[in-house]
Amino acid sequence: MVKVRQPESAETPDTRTRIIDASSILFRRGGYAGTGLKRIATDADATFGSIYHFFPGGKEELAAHAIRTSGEAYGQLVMTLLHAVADPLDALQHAFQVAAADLEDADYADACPIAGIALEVASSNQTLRVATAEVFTGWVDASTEWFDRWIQDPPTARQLAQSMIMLLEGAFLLSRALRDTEPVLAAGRSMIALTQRALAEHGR
Amino acid sequence: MVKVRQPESAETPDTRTRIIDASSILFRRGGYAGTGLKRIATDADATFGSIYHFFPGGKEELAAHAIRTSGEAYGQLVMTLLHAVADPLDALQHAFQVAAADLEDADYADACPIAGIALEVASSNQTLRVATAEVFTGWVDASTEWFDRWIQDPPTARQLAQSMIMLLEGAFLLSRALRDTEPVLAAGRSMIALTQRALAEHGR
DNA sequence: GTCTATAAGGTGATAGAC
DNA sequence: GTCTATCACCTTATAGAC
Repeated sequence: MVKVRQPESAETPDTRTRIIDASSILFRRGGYAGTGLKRIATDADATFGSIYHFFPGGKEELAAHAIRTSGEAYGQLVMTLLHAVADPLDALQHAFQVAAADLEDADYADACPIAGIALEVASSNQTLRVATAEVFTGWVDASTEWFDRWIQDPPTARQLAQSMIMLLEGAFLLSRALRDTEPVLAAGRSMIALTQRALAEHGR
Repeated sequence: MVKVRQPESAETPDTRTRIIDASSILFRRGGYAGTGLKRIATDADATFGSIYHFFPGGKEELAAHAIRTSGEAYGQLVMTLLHAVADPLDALQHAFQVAAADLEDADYADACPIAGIALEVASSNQTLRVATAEVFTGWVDASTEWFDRWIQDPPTARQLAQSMIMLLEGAFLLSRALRDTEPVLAAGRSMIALTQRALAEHGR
């Protein structure tokens, strides 16, 4: 990984970055309507006016940046997990097991950074809906590339990628509601079964 | 299906029922924090005071009833869809195709009645989190019974049931964000592949 | 059971001093 | 760029008349 520009100090990010980071966490936990700008300012160690200085479009513009930033970071995290293991079946098992362990460690608070807000804005805010759609599309595309390494048939690779994202999102939903890692682990087993079948039929 | 008690008139439900029905729709579309009690009263053709008359616990108590009522109704709808077709693979294809068509007809607004609120309250409201957890558990149990009809191995039947709910929820999330039925249809194909594999290994 | 008024506090947003 | 004061509005909740 190559970083072109590095912020002056890794210890203290600038105000704009702190605002985006704080709002990403708060939107993920409390949703869009449930998160106030005052709380964001407090958590980001910024003043209320700073938010409107950096994001003249107000709450909506800030949320769009938070969705894109946290969504991209989360996608890279998942892809890093998959690329960490050579065998595809082992990689999938590793990824879902790490997801389950992380979820439990975070006391079932932090899973997907944009799923909640995506459902919340899907029918009420076109700007933010498009932001979430672009993040999901990026995840599916990156995952499809990974499956393409093992699967010869492109439509099959794409369907596996979509199914992985959907199983993961559905599993996070159930695991968070039940406060139990079983759904995430079951999703991992199903994803492996699905991939085994595809490898047998369309493996390289 | 047997109905024990019928309300006096099917045309005009009582105030309490109208409040629950209206809030179910509004919570599904706007989330918990995003839906105001005044709007609920307006949509239910009820006065503001009626809400606190029937639900002294206020918004939280009302939301708990809305989650359980709409969750149970949606579960029965899905199970009715599955039981409508004799062959299990055909039944799954039918269920996912109907889900995709309904989603498009509703302009991608109405999918799962509790997914959004479940993510919203998972880490902030224990009472409502438990309500969503009980709904999900009911869905998984009912689906497991259905898979048990064709799968001899109980753990396999349960994992298929969990995966069906997770794929459906993940597909709704992606389809609503992208305003495209493709994810729901892809989820249906994956669910059929998963079931085919299980039937080959553990079929009755 | 229905309805209205009001309380007490939070919301997003803006203006303008420093 | 930072900070504070303020606006108009909306929120949940309660009290009490009818």
